[in-house]
Amino acid sequence: MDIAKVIVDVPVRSTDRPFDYLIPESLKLWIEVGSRVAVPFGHRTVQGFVVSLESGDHGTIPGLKAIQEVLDLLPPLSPELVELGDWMSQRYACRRISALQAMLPTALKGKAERLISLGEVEGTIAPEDELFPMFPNSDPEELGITDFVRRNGEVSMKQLTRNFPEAAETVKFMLRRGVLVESQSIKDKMGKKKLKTVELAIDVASAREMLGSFSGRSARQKELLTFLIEMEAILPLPLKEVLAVLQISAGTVKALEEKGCIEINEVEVYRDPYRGRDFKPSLPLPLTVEQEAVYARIARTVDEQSHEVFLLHGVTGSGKTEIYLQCIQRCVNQGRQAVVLVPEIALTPQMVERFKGRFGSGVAVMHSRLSVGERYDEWRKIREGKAMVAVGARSAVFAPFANLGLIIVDEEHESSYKQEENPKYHARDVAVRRAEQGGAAVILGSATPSLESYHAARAQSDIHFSPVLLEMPSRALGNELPKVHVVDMRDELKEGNRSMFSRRLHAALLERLERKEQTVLLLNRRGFSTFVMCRSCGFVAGCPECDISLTYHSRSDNLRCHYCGHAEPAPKVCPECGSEHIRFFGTGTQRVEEELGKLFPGMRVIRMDVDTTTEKGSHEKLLNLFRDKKADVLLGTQMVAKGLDFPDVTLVGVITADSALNLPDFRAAEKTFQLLTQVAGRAGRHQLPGEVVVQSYTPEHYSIIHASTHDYNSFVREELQHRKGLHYPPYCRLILVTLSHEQLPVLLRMAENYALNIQGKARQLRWYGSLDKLSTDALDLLGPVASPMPRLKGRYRFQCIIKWRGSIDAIGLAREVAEALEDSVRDKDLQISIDVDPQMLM
DNA sequence: AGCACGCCGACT
DNA sequence: GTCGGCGTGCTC
Repeated sequence: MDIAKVIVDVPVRSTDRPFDYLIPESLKLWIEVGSRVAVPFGHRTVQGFVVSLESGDHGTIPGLKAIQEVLDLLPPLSPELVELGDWMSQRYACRRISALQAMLPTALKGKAERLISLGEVEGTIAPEDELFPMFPNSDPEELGITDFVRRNGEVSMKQLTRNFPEAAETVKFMLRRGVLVESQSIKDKMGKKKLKTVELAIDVASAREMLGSFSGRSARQKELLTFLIEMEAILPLPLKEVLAVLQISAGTVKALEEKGCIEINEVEVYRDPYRGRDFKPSLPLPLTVEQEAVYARIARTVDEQSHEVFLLHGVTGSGKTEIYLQCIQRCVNQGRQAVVLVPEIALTPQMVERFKGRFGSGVAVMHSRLSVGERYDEWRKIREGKAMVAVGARSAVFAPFANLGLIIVDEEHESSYKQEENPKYHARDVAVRRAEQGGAAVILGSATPSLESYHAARAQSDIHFSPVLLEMPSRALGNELPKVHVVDMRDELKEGNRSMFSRRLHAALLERLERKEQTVLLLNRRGFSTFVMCRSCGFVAGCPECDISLTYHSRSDNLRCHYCGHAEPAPKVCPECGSEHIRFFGTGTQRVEEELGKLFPGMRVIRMDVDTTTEKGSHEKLLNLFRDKKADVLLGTQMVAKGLDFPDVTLVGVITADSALNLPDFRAAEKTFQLLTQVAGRAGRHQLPGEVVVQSYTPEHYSIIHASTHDYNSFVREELQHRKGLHYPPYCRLILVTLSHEQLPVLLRMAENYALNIQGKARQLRWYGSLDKLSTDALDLLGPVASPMPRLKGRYRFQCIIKWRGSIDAIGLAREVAEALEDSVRDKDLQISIDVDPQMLM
């Protein structure tokens, strides 16, 4: 009998390995590497993925169970993707199942459902049954349970309890007698995102009454019920929050639910479908000499069907997208497919239109705002060979193409390619790996390549990969890059200008209004959010759970925590000292908008930020309004910096260029340079010449100086020097290890322990040594220190940073030590998270 | 993650 | 005694 090795959907360490199952004769033809199956596991049925097949003479292994069901007509994963998952689990220190699940649309995350059908035993069970004299008060026939089951064939446990709420005992009884039998099968959650909520199932009075009936041994349940009664006004509450607040387990809640005094519901968090429309067909544009050279070089590799990575460094407006399109065409003509990765915020309708226009319905779009069902449909279009090109964010790197020839990573430097949740993968690095595996070409495109990629190309270092550098230093339409003026805001203040607009920007705005040209205003709000402070006593409103300051939202007039979502009404007087001098500080887009209205009466402003783009399609709507010249100014956060192309924009203003510079992150300068360069590229892209005004409190900073002269090379030279001196990437790699626990003293001990263990082990292996020394293999440990977010959702957080280089297995070490620590202290409250090549150190 | 098994502490 | 909560360990 043949055997399948299956990774089961139980994301814990002890099950993070393949389990063996027999393949029943009837399923033999359906089961391949990559198949999604239902298997019996312990006392229940779980979903799993077949990762290898063995034709076994060892069919004699005792106790092997058989695969129960194959869940798809076509395997959702290819052997290549299974292998890629294996690589990911090592590279990113994640569970194998998490890596595999990350490759699939959420619709395919099936869970077991308990099904009830009629059993062998027939007939009515008389109340006086001698085996079970404690028969429930109702007759199953009378209730119509058997009829109901007979009519429906198989019914879910849920349906049954919904239709016969009183009959729980009866059903249990019938199951024991074999009148009914239970089975489990995997049901896809094709549905929408679901959120579990808790509320009272009975009125407050009877709930209070109920409290009295709790004995001392169910203290936790009592606690929960008391809490819910207190919170009665704002029920239902999200289950997760309740668990976190009370520090109780899901089991406690479940127990109370079974007692019937509370209710757990699932609420659908619905997202609207993306509408397909008609797209103007577009033909290949003639290439400039510069473009032609680049295209020819890439085309050669595509024609050879070999693996090679290109780093395409082209200034804003140099026509990178046209190169992409023509390379894709070349690839598709050979019958191979292509994937285009685009940062989430740049995945604009403009972008989609361009691809759909060229390749028509052969384009699948993987948009994060698609509903679960529609994302599933786009995904199926790819797997079933109905699409040749996939355009999408991060996860599109897993598009299930059979014969992938080309992967393009646009805006390669974008940090949004790094997934912040498990598995913490970087789509660019996964793309390179996948291409390597399948003999595909990769184009990493950017006007401001990441230092990692650029250094790898220049030094041909082997930290990640060694791309071929291709440069496009001039704009395709032959126009100049816009002139950038840097304004020192300290001088403005000195000369009595207390406004948030410098005189230069003010004048430039007026000029555009007169000439009926458009302006893009960027406010990099990060690290500069609107917090609340009392001017009398210095009180700052902070989140009770996360120890960070709360942000004021004027629309709802409340204060919110950006990390955990905690919200409270905005205070009218200081809660500490009662003073009325409580003020909202910082500059948000809302305030700039107000200010613009005051200074430029009649100016039409479109504000684009998280607050105005939450509704479906609002992003697109706002951009269309701007394009149709229904507004003079587009004001926004980072999202106005990427990929927009409006012919009448001749002015770009950056309100405060340096707010990102002050972040405690070694990439701060790089981020600032990138943002300034990107946003400057929005101006003067067509006939009209562009101008950029950058306001700054530190205009002497090299990232601002070099951005103002569009001088990437000088910036990189200087930045690389800094990085080298401080031993930061690209001169080494980082692993961020974050430990969290609800009790600070325990956490401190654990973190110290972790650090010591890493150092000890690394010394044994002769890896531990300062990066200063010349050795190729080196590992250093920073910390433990409190995380930049020292407390999150009621848990304290400490972190260690491992710096390393060479061919040593630092990732394996980080993981090994974490697991050993988790084992030695059997404290389930300890959580250790490992982030390999982190993008954010904060 | 579930789910069973088994220990232990409170209530009849 | 016995009921039921909560900790421990296992899942091909």
